[in-house]
Amino acid sequence: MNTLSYGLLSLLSLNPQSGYDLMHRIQPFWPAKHSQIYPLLSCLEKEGLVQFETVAQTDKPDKKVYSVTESGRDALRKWLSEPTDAPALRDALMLKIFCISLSNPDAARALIEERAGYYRCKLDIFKEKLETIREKASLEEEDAPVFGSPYFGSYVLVQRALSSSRSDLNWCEWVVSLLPPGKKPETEHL
Amino acid sequence: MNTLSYGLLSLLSLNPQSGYDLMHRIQPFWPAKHSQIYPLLSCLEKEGLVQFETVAQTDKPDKKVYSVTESGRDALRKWLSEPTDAPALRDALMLKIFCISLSNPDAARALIEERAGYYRCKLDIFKEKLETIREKASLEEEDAPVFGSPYFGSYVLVQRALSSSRSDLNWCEWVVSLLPPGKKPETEHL
DNA sequence: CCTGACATGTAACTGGTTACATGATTCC
DNA sequence: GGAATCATGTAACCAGTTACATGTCAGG
Repeated sequence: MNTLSYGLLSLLSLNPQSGYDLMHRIQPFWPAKHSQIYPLLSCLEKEGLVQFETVAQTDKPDKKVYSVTESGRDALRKWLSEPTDAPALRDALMLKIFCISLSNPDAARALIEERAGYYRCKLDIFKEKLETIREKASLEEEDAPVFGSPYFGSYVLVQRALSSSRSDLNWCEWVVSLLPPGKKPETEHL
Repeated sequence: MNTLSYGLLSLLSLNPQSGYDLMHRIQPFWPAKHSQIYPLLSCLEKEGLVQFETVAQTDKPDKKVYSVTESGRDALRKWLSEPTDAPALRDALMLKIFCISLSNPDAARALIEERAGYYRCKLDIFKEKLETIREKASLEEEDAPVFGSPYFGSYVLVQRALSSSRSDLNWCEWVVSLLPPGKKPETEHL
């Protein structure tokens, strides 16, 4: 049992879903391709931690909907009580910044702006997700779901994603502000 | 040539150093063990991107000090101009939070507090690193090194590490504040 | 008819971790 | 003499990516 297996089990504890769904939902917290997920689900099924049901769909191809078993929930409870590994972040941009002085201000700006765009995009996605959760949990402005609510986990996770993206975007903008002014950008002509 | 190879090259462009040094310096941005780094350095040396010199030390064992070649610097310049992969974060705590409702408030608090401690520790480490850089670059309070200074990269990287740790720690404290009050902590008896 | 999203799988390969292996030097 | 840090390396294994492979269904 590796971390990804527990992650799949954890997501399934929220609601039964397909491998395809799991792949999309686990991505922001633990990147994984379908080629890794499908075999793990088969394995979890053999171990009796999950079970599945083939569901026919009329508008889309059929799917296998997985759900956790009682034995799976026991495994999760045990996992929750064990010490958590430190997070692992791998970011090529940080490595590029070590040798940024081999570059010039314009190339450096392009490098950071590319990433800033990525964080702006993430911000928009997570803002939408927050709205979806607020609606589902029928929350008033500024309210948070209480511990025990099925939305508590998703809510605190999306809030984290939002504050991380904001913090990272601010950093990008700060770095760009430190760069010496170079060639004027196209927008100046408008 | 994979990202880690470029990362090693990038660090070596700052100053010549040993595989052992590289391992420690690359960790915060790209986790890697010595068993992955040493073979890659041999490989980079065969490709002519780095060269090494065996340096005898009296107080410690001998070491191999690597440095980038002109060909290595060319490879770095080319790498800088290529699009950067999105960062990959893998965090088991986020996965645990999905099924936090299988737990109880006290266990949840312990889970988050463990991580909060981790971020507090990181914060202290990066604060010290910032001071070290400030001294080396002989910077006044609040000043930043200019683009082109050999300290520019390290400075913006440590500032990022600091703001990320602060943001993550704030999130942990916010989550704990949402948890219902459970058994009183030991400190209440003082 | 073709593209794109939905859906599931396997095989080959690369990246990364754990374990094995060795040895110098310092400090207790 | 033993533990801790410094220093380098290899081998076996596990995790993760890329490529191969197939098929359904909707919309242009």
